[in-house]
Amino acid sequence: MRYWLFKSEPSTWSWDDQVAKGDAGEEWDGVRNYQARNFMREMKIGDQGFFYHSQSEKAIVGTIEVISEAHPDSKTDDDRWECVDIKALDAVKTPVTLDQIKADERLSDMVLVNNSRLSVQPVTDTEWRIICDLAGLAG
DNA sequence: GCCAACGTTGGC
DNA sequence: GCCAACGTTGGC
Repeated sequence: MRYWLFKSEPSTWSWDDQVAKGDAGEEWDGVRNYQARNFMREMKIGDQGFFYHSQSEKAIVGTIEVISEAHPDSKTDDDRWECVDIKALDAVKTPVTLDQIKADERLSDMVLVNNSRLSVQPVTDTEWRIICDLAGLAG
């Protein structure tokens, strides 16, 4: 199983919106970036990821699970764009902020730090465990 | 609200 | 296939 990070502006699609979808989940539409799309193509059902709020909050606020592999994005006719479906797993006990991540030497190689604009990113097993620990999750 | 960084587009 | 122009993202 692999780990990922999904970034969203809370004003557009927030963790609460995701939670409200329950186990049915929702497609992660709107990605218009090849790198991000390619990562989604690599995802398998059961993979997990962090849900990150950009803009004002800048923190990891929950975890999600991939429940459908990449399929065409229903929000566009452009067949280049695909997305996976995800459902909310757990809310963090303590949000892990971008500041915290930047300040932690163990996380200095995270894509979030080095390529902040990429909206779907891979997370290593080690990074996953460290952040789950910081967030108060079992991981 | 600004601006830097980055990705995409389109003309050549 | 290159590169300038443009649009978007996201941190500050």
